[in-house]
Amino acid sequence: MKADETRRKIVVAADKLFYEQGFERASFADIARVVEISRGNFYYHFKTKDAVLAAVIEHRLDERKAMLRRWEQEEDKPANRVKSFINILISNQTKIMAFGCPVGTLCTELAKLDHALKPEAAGLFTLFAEWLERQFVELGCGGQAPDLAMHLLMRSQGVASLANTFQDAEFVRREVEAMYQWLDNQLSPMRPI
Amino acid sequence: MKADETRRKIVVAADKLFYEQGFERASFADIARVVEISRGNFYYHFKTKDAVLAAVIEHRLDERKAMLRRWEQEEDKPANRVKSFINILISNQTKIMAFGCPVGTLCTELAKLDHALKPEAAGLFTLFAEWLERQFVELGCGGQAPDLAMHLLMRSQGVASLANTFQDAEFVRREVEAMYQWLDNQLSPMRPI
DNA sequence: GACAGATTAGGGCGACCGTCCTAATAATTT
DNA sequence: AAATTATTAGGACGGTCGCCCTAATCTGTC
Repeated sequence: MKADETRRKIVVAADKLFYEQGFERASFADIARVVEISRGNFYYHFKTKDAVLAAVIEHRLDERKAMLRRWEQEEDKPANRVKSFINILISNQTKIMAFGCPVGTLCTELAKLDHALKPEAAGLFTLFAEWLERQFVELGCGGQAPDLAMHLLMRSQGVASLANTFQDAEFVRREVEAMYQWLDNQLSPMRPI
Repeated sequence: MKADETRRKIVVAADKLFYEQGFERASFADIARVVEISRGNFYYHFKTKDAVLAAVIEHRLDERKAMLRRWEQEEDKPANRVKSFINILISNQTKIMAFGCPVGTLCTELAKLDHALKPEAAGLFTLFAEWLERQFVELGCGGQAPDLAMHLLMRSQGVASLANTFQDAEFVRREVEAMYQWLDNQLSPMRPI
């Protein structure tokens, strides 16, 4: 099954190009050039560009799920797991400054294109939102957990957006620090006396 | 000077289309159709698409400056002026849910296109950042004013991004409330005793 | 080594893109 | 009324797009 390997290469290349140039701008020709196959061959693996996009979204979902699983294994305490999430802004800082958040920018683009796969892309956000919610539940935030999860997601989106616009590393550092602080504040009022 | 009027119509139409469909997707043909002129005539007013973009950015700058001036006239207290800013998320909710933040999504798109006019688009953010900074200075936040301004800008971006993705009006309402709360918290510690 | 299926290469399709040119018309000036 | 300028219409250009087709080549089986 050589096809599986080629297909995988296509998805990986498309993932990168969709991120760096946007879905619409990245063309079949671009992807084929990276994978070093002919445009004709491309059609054997994917009939339409939307099919490539669907595969890319699924691939991203798999990667993110694996990442969340890793965080759960590496960190026992839910608070530290949440910090792992916040820390993406630091560890992926260079890419975020250059191309923004991979999830957010894709959702924004698909919204403007009024694309049929927008809900699938939004699923990437939902994945993080539900995972964060679970951590906050474990932290004893109860009914507030969904709101707290969305709030944190919102902040990471905002930081990514402005980091991309202003290329300001100091701003990112400051906001990450503020998010850690916020996290602590959410937990301390919960402690008995 | 009929040309001035036509040129203005083109800019207004392009502004709307760039916002709703994105800069790259919106074509000369699209704009010409809205303005009801021929594609050929278009070239008389703008030689290149980038020239249209530059005019649109300038137009947006003018509009925003006028809006900030209006807020300054309508609201005496700087705190209320900041609230006017926060309140855009409510007053423009429908459009934001459909197309995101006009400033943020343009900056994101131009970043991915590696477009020469990205700094000009970022100037729209800078306009708000400096205006907010001035309000915070007036509120006595001193050296913290720039950071507070960027923080607020960040939050409005994050809320716009997730509002666009999830179409959740309740989330927007909640986050706007939290921003009002945050604003109060920034000011109260400043009060003597 | 002949055969069958899997995979690839290459090019052609119509449509649209931004750009550019020229001829016709409208408006203004003389 | 003529001349000049400002504005418009319409189409042609080379290029790229997503998509589709067919012929060649590779791979493994009998």
